[in-house]
Amino acid sequence: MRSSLKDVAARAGVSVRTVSNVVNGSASVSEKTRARVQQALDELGYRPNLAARSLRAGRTGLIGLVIPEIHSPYFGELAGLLVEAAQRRSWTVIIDQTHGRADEERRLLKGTHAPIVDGLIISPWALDASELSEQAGPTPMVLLGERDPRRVADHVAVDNVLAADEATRHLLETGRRRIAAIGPQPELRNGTAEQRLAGYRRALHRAGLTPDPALEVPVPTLHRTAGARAMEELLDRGGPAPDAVFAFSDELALGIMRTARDRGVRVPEDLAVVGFDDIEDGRFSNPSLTTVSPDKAQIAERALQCLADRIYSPGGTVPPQRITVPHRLVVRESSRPAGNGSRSAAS
Amino acid sequence: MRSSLKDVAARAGVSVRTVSNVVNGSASVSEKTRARVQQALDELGYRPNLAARSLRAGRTGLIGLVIPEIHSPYFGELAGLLVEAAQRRSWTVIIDQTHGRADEERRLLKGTHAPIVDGLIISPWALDASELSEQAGPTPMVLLGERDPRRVADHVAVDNVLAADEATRHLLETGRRRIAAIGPQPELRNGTAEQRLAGYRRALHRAGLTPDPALEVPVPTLHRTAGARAMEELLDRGGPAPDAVFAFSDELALGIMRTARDRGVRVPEDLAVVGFDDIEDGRFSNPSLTTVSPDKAQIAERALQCLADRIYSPGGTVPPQRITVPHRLVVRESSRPAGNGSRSAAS
DNA sequence: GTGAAAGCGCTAACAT
DNA sequence: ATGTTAGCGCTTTCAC
Repeated sequence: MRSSLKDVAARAGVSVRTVSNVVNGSASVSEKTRARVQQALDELGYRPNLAARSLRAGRTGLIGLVIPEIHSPYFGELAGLLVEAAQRRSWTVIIDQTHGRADEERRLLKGTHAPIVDGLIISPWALDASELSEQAGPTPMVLLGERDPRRVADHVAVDNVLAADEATRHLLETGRRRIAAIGPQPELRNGTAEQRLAGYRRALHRAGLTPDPALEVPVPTLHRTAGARAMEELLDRGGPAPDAVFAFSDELALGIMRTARDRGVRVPEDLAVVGFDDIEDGRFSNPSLTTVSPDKAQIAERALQCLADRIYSPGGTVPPQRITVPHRLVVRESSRPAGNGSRSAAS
Repeated sequence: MRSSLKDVAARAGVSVRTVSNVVNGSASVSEKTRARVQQALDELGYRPNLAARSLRAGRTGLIGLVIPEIHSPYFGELAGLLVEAAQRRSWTVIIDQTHGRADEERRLLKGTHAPIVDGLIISPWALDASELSEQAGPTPMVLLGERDPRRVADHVAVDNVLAADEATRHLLETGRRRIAAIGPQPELRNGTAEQRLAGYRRALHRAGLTPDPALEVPVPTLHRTAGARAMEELLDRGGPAPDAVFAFSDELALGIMRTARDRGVRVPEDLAVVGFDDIEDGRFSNPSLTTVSPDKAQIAERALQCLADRIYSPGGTVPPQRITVPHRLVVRESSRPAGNGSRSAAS
């Protein structure tokens, strides 16, 4: 059995109050008693009971993170950064996966962990902002990658329209003209895909081109297989082939490159490819992948900052924050102008 | 403020005892009171306070998962599976990262979360079995991918020697003779790399070949960059080039293929490559990667089973379990015999 | 079938 | 500077 404050107090011949003070440094204790208590503490290997502490404090020190999938490269990386940012604030993270399903998102918001966490960070997929806010109780919440037009909660995201615009412009600048957009997700409610599509179209318009609906290929998920399949579809359709693709995620892009290879389409010579997320695989893929790189560390940091603000100022009436984090376009082999086959190592 | 049992009891005009019974179905309650209580429960949107429950029960319902990195493809996938297996048992998982550092492993075992979790699943990297058992307190613990010669705790792993043997034999069967092993980690204490090396050597011996120390290349980590660098080293050394590589992880293998490509070495024609872990990237890489595929779902399931056994039978004297989960060799493009350039989709 | 009350381990208000 | 104690919300023993 683990020893409690009472045990330590008995051993040191003092009251629990004093032991508590020593443990927390909350009041002044004479040097002599402190030493005696400390010794008892060590001898008994005292560890505070977190449940009791939480019960008293009304806080658990736990933060819920709700994402589609832990093992997705993008969310995995983000989760790792969030865990570390949380650690710096003495918080512990609980990760839940929704697999992009609306019912799971609902369940996780209301049910399973809602009562136990002090705050929630959620990357919504199937639910839109208004439903999110209905589902969530009074628990402070931060939305990731969600535009949230109604401003129901804090949210942290890159400027998806701008980023997609830049990616598309980059392809235009390397001389591409029939640029496909693979990644719209009509069934998705979180708005991200829409914004990327808007940015893509904006860039085309600016270049005097008219977006061709046949080049906008929707996908059911952002996984590699979905990208591979969408690319097959695009190639099988007949009509003039695209000379570039802007994929709404790196995973899609990797699937697209896989299909290109299977069909004898050379990347980047016949087809330039740009992705989104800057996952590690893209740095080592063949060819390496040009991509939009969001500042993930900053996403993690800012999200936790938002949560901290709300948790520590309970009655606060701070309006929902809308935070935009920086991104940059990382140009690699998959979009290099033909004939410029650089062999540099991954960057 | 969230409502408590007491609030509900007051509203329903019964005692807390009765409300508790309704919530937990723990004793028989008359149909009439049950209905009244249920109504009060709904009206107040009652949610049990987990901290209080834990304090009473002496359990938190939390399981700690200690892995090198969440965003590693292998551990990410495993973590996802563990989270789901835990969910099925009404447990919640807390994930911590060690980055493969000994001090972090120690800290996480003793310190931060040890007092709060009911059990610990750890994939040790820098600590060996005996130190692990010293560090951990009385908390039930399961080791992943660790041979644990001293049998200090339950552990779940594939048969690494056998798996490495099979991978090497596969390369021998496709006619390769100078097979390199990239992945030994002398600084690692968990034994995994050693076992894979042993299996590799055993296969060579069986084929009548003598392992060439120059073909065994140690690495500092199992990441892609480490693989890329090790391959560069191997090629720069001069001497006869290898015609195959057995990499101790898929990530290493992907890095190796990257270097091969940069150096104009064709895979699989000039160099066959086999990895370990069966991560998703390997299915979509170019060429797709032959690999040893551990049954990850079963690893997760069995690990939780071990924990459940110990947590629910506290005084139990069950000796530490040693569980071996199945694996299989998945042959893809990177090791196809030269001249058999199948273009089939990823499998 | 239901109520009263003790107690899990901790913190903090109140006392000395 | 330190002791005493109420009470956080819950489960459960004991009593009726």
